[in-house]
Amino acid sequence: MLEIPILGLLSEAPMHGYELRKRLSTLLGAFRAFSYGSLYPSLRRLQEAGWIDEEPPVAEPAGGFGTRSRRGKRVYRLTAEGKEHFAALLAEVGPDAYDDEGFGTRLAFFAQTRSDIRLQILEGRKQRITEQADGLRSSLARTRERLDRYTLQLQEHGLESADREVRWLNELIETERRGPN
Amino acid sequence: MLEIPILGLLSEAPMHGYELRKRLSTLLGAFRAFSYGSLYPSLRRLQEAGWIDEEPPVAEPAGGFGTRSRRGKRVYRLTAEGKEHFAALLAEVGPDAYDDEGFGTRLAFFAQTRSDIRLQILEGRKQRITEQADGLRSSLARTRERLDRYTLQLQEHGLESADREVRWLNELIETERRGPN
DNA sequence: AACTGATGTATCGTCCTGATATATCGGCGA
DNA sequence: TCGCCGATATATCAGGACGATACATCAGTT
Repeated sequence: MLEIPILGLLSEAPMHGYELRKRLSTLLGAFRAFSYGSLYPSLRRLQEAGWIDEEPPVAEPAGGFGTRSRRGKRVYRLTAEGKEHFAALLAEVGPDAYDDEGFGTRLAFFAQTRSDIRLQILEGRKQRITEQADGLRSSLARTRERLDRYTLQLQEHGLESADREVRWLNELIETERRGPN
Repeated sequence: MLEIPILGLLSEAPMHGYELRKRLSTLLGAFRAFSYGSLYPSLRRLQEAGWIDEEPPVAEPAGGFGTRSRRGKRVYRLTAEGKEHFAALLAEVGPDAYDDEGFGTRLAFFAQTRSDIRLQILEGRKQRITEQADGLRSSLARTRERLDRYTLQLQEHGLESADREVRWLNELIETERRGPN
């Protein structure tokens, strides 16, 4: 779900759906694509759960100037419960924090995450990708000569990418260990 | 859909669902994950479309020895129409051949694809990733100093990955141009 | 005054994911 | 010989995501 990214962005400032989407696209870019077809239902679910609510429209009385709250624009903000819930989400680690999407969204809000949790997530992700790389490596060693040129290229590129990510994670982990500020 | 990978694997040999999934997992590994919940419905759709059909169960008459077709095992094979349809699929290029999933599945069957089509797909993919990288690069140039350490790392890693893929594609394109055999 | 492109909310059909249920096979130890 | 277990094998369901599309309004241009 879009739980973490939505709550995270709203924790910085109230915002409406369209803006939320723009920010999420640039924030997560490569890691996550999503559409209005998932954004608006998510907003409604989060609202039903009580984690976000809508800012009342500015009512725009006669002659009101300067108030640019366009009719139909729904501005969402984090509730107190939402704030708590978001903090709790950032403090828990599970297997879903290690897959592409979960890891990307968590990393995007690492600045608000406790250092020990950051470390756990990085280690878990590293283990996940390492396993993936080793699986590819051994499968490649077994079947290399049976593969055509293109399949081979595909697998080798995948393997190199995985290895590169492990190295990258190692750097992040080391930095984290050095200065858990 | 799983149209291309299923037809592609069945074009090599008849197979049942479980085996199909195993092969697909190792073949596409990083590029594509999928579950039985998508595999079996896909098989049924392809069967309804007439692209594949089921090998009749071996009937196992009295005393039959050696026939190890276990009851309940459904072996699928490509029909003549399916063979044609698969060839047609490999001969057409569209925007969906440039995204992660579409590109991965097509690359896996490049050995059976015409050289000019291969080149078109590689060029299209390259353009797609180049745009993505440039977008990231300019967004990064604009917002670099406003990003926290982790978001910055995330974006830079994404950018490097994209740049690396472009270089990889360039190699594939050059090889293809040199010897379109 | 009309056009155009960005802003903004919303829904629909089609499909996928993750979990779960069910059953059979082959091998192993008791 | 029997039962157990992990791998093999098919199938379905609830929840939800994606891509397309529809429909407005706003801001700037011509």
